Amino acid sequence: MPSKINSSMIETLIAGKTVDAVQKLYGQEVKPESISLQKTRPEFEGDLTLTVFPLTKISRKAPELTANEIGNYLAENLPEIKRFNVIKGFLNLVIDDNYYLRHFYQNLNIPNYGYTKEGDSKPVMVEYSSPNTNKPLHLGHIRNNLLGWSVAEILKANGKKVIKVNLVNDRGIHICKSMLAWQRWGNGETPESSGMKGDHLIGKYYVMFDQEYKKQLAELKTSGMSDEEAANQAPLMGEAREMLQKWEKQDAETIRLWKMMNEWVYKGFDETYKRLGIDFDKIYYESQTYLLGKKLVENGLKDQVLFRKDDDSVWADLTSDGLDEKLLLRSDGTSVYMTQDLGTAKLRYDEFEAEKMIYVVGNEQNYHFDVLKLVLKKLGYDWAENILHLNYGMVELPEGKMKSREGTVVDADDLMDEMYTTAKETTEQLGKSTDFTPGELDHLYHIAGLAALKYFILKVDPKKNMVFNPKESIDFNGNTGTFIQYTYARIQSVLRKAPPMPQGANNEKPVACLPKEKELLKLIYDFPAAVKLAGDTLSPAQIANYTFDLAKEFNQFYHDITILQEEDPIKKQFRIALAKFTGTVIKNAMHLLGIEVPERM
RNA sequence: GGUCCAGUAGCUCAGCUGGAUAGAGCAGCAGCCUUCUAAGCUGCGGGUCACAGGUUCGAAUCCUGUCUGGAUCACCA
Repeated sequence: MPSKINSSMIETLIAGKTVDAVQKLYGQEVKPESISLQKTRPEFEGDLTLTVFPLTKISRKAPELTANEIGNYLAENLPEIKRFNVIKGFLNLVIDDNYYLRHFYQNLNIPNYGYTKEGDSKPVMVEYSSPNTNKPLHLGHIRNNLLGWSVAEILKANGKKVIKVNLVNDRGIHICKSMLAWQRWGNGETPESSGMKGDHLIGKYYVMFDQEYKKQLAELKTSGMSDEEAANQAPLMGEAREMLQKWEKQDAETIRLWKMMNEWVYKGFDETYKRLGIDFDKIYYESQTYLLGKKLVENGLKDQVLFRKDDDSVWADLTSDGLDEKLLLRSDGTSVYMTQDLGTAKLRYDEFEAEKMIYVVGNEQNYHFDVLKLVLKKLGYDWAENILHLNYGMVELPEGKMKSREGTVVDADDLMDEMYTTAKETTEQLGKSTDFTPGELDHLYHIAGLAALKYFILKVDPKKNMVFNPKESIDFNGNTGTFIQYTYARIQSVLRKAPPMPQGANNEKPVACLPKEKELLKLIYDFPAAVKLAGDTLSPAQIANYTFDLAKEFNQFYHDITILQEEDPIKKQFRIALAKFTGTVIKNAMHLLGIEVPERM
């Protein structure tokens, strides 16, 4: 089925004229939005198809007749429509090649084609990544980072001012676990002394804590305790809780240890972000926002929108909204995840007054965001409406969820290493890049491997869970990032060999194009609409799928039709321009996915 | 148990604001490099769109129910 495009100019034009046609022919008012236009299926002649079934109620005539009447009206009143044919209730419209050609030459030399200039509306905030500082990044984080970064770029391309923010979860019981384990069993180990990346080193101690804690639980249970009793009384967990309290009381030694270990982690994260090609405009630290959150909670208590239980813990009652009671402060006074998120939201809103605050967070936290919005509203902040949880699906293994306990978590650094190696092996096998310098080769392996990885992740609808099979390496052929890169490199190769465009060549348009040429023209024409659709739906997958279609179409064109051997100079120049423009679109589209394109590969 | 999400080819995914005979890629098979990069192109095989009802001129798409899988309902984040 033909993919729907988000009303481009020509569609708006046709829909408008169709409204006129219905008015003239049948004397009734219809809304332009109700006009159903789609791309014509390839087996029929035409470019756009108007489905007239819904209009037959108004025309009170058979579908074919209605289609013909409207078709005649459009052909007479819209010079862009060259001819039409009718099959059942489908009105297939042939758009004049010149319409697309005009657009093509008008935009041919615009490097930012498809991007809208930044408007002066309020900014949009996009939060993504938001790692805990107790373990290294894994494949799930990669999806988060890529989605967040790409969505931000897509919004920019739609003319939005965007602020990319990261919220580092640098405090909480989870950090204390790593700290405790390091204190006990670390013997002063550092990234330098161990040769480990800081985030991996901390991760090691987090795992160690968990293992020891499990041992304690098992022992307590063999001595007759229930699960719950054991969990409450395991000494390690008690110590972790004590440490958290010390931390919140700003105990000097605890803070010192905390700072040191977090620094190790940040250094490790920075390396991974850099390699992934991800950046932020602003980084928030939970340790700096949770106090504001606590204050908000206290205010809520004063205003009696929150309540305190006998054990001193503080809660929000959300039962009237169909949810449960939600804990906001523990009985020992320390804060929880929700507490700091309240503070962070307030801080950000005060700082940017963003028209939208988009949180890129996994769908496992849907409930958290429902609660967050509700509590904020209870506290009297109407802007909570502007919070949008971009919830994406999990990355799963063929056998199910990744589990750190079973060691099935796919580490981000390892995966990027693998992609690099695969790119290297593939390139060497193909044996085409023999005249590259070592530096050029390194760069190629880097961007080719990353392209495969990024495209693999981003081509899937963010909302959906996706499957990654570690036993099969990510493909470089077919519907992949490297395929698209290859198409770009091919184009650049042609352009390097092409003669320079003569002066005034833009005025010499071909009279008519071949079908393959027209398909390319149409796809290029559609790019701005694809960017808009991706922006409206916050879905990089729209860009990925669009670009694949374009690359595939170009390769067919390239295969079937000669560019440089063409004897007619006008046709030859046109085809060179077509290749060039296709290259620009591929480059701009891939940029929105964070994928670099190579001049050669 | 409550709430939410998903189920499309052997595998990974498009298509889902209703439109024509449901599409790609991978994997399999068969072709195409003395011609602009074969990370490419062409062809073949492959489907009860989980199931059952309903709405409609028309349903993979909307509604209801069932089944299956997942998430969540923590003094974890």
